[in-house]
Amino acid sequence: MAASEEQEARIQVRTITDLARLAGVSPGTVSRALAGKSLVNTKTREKIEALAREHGFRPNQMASGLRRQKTGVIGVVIPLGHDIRQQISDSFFMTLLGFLADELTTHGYDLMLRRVVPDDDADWLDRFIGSGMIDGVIVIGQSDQFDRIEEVADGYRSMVVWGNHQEGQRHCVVGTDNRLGGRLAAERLIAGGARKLAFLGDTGPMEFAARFAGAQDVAARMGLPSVLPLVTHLSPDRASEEIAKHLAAHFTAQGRDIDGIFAATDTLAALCLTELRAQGLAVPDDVKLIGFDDLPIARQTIPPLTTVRQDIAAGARGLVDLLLRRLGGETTESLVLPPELVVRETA
Amino acid sequence: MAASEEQEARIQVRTITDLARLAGVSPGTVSRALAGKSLVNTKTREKIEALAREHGFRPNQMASGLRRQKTGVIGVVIPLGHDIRQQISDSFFMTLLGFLADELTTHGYDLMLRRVVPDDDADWLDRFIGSGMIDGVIVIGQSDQFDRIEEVADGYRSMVVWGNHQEGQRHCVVGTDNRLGGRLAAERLIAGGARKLAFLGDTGPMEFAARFAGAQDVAARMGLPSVLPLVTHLSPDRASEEIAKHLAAHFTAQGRDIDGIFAATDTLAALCLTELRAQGLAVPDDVKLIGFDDLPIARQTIPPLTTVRQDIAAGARGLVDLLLRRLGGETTESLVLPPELVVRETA
DNA sequence: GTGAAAGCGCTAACAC
DNA sequence: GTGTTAGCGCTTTCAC
Repeated sequence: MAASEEQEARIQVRTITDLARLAGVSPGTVSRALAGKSLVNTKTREKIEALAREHGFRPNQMASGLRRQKTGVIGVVIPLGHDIRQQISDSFFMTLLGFLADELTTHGYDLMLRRVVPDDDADWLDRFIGSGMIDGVIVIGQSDQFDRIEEVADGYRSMVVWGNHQEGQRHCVVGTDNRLGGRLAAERLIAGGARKLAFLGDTGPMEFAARFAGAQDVAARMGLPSVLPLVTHLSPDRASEEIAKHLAAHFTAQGRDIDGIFAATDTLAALCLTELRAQGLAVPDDVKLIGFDDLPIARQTIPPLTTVRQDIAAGARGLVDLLLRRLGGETTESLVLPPELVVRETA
Repeated sequence: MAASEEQEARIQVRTITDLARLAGVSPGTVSRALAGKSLVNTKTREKIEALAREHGFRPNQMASGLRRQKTGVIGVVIPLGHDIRQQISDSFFMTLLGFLADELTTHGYDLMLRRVVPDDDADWLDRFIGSGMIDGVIVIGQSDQFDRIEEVADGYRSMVVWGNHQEGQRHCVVGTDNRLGGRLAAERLIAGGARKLAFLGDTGPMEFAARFAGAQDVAARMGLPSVLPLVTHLSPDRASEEIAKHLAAHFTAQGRDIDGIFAATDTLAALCLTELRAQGLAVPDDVKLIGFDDLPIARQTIPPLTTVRQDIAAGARGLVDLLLRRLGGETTESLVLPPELVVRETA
């Protein structure tokens, strides 16, 4: 008896069939018992559960997925536009990813992460969706792929995108009202006395373009000269250098043609702060500076950064909530989150 | 003819069988053609490929995985010990994750991400491995799960862990030589004139404990008093407060019992710098400070942070390389990476 | 309440 | 070179 128990314990029980044999029932019954579904005799169920525990049995998700035509996995894809490679180590996306992981887990889904370079692989989105590995997809950032995403959205419902909302777009998006954020930033700079505004960062990506446009709105409304774009890359290494050059060009012995800078992200703002200091410019006295995101770094710069806050946790919740609703067959509207001005000491 | 072509184009071709019908061949041939394997007539292959492209056909990975008993997916799991919840938004892990994603993609693998709370789910690792969804697993951080990982490693080869290396351990680990890093830090502080050292951070996690021990080694060797642990949590909110309290306790009107601080991470060091400034202490004149990791923030503090660099990209490469070798049946040793002292202006 | 049987979509022998 | 066949491990009718 003891010997036979020992022997049993050594049997590799990898499949539901193995377990069925041990329990003296059919595979179907084991499946039902483990799924906690339909009617199964309580004693049978308990016996099966005990056996499963004892042998550390876990049903194969692949097989289950294949049969049920759903995987319990949500794909999360980060498209990296041309020069944006580095952007991913960007704290904003990474923080969002962390919240997404938690949120998906909470709802019983796993997360499959993929970073893609659309330039090298035009098929990036269809390939992911068509893989059969995921029940739905969350795209983090539209990058320069707005059109591709629109096309895909026409034929595929189980997708939600983090990004900027555009009048009449067809894909479901969750994101901050960037244009409003841009307005808040410009208004604050101007309220502090700035008259010659600049926008620091790449104006290519839609989200940044909207922030820039928001600032432009305010400048126009107030009858100020238009906002000067100071274009940079996003990776810290290149950006620092580029910022230094821009500053050198606009703050000369002859005069200063900028007195308020709106940076596309806090990361850029922090770098800018460093360069301003290096060039002997005082913030906020000589120049006012305002960032975007409200990442942890915004509290730690000296002086601490005034910025426009995005609610990342709310964003993650929104993405998951909308996606799950879509999986359930609902049609969902996009979700635009309000930005919030966080006043610290740079503007 | 045109009509029939149109009709064909409209047929949903989801399975290899659909495609086979269209191409007028058997499913087996389609499978072979698409896999680019074995002998298939060139014309047949081209025809099939063309059809596949035209209809946007992509073979179902679940089915393929089930049949071939491999999924092409690597699991990446981040265990969150007791109070370490916040740590994940920690830039270090997130940066490592980014590099891992790139590295795995390069090798044709997908990445399934899971954050787990071992306290709530003792079974976290076995469950992931047993799910049948992944070919192997990378554990990011040992957290307080060293023993659990050791146990699992005895029965499962396809695992590599980021963390600290311990004499005689059984799981394959990749990580920086933390103890050596601690020594480098302490030596630098002492070379700068510090005699009363403190270690800032939680000494619980193994990696931090090793850093602390390294500093302790040097203090002992030099005949200095032992290094004072200033225990904090890792989440920025709580840490700031705790740091302020520690500083207030050790820098009083009566005197200063600390003149050199070694912070467990750059994040903590940056917060500490802020608090030191708030309490009117000059760095490095009154206190020397040194961090660990060399995250981007280390360059941006004022003054810029002296720190001990971990080569994160090399770490990611090592993790993937070792894991793939293990999948291939090799037995692999652990990989211990050398830390590097980066001298800036705080020590 | 449980068993038997038919697949989910794909791959890999094995024939021819 | 290509077709045929037998599953991978699971779920889910359909009987009983």
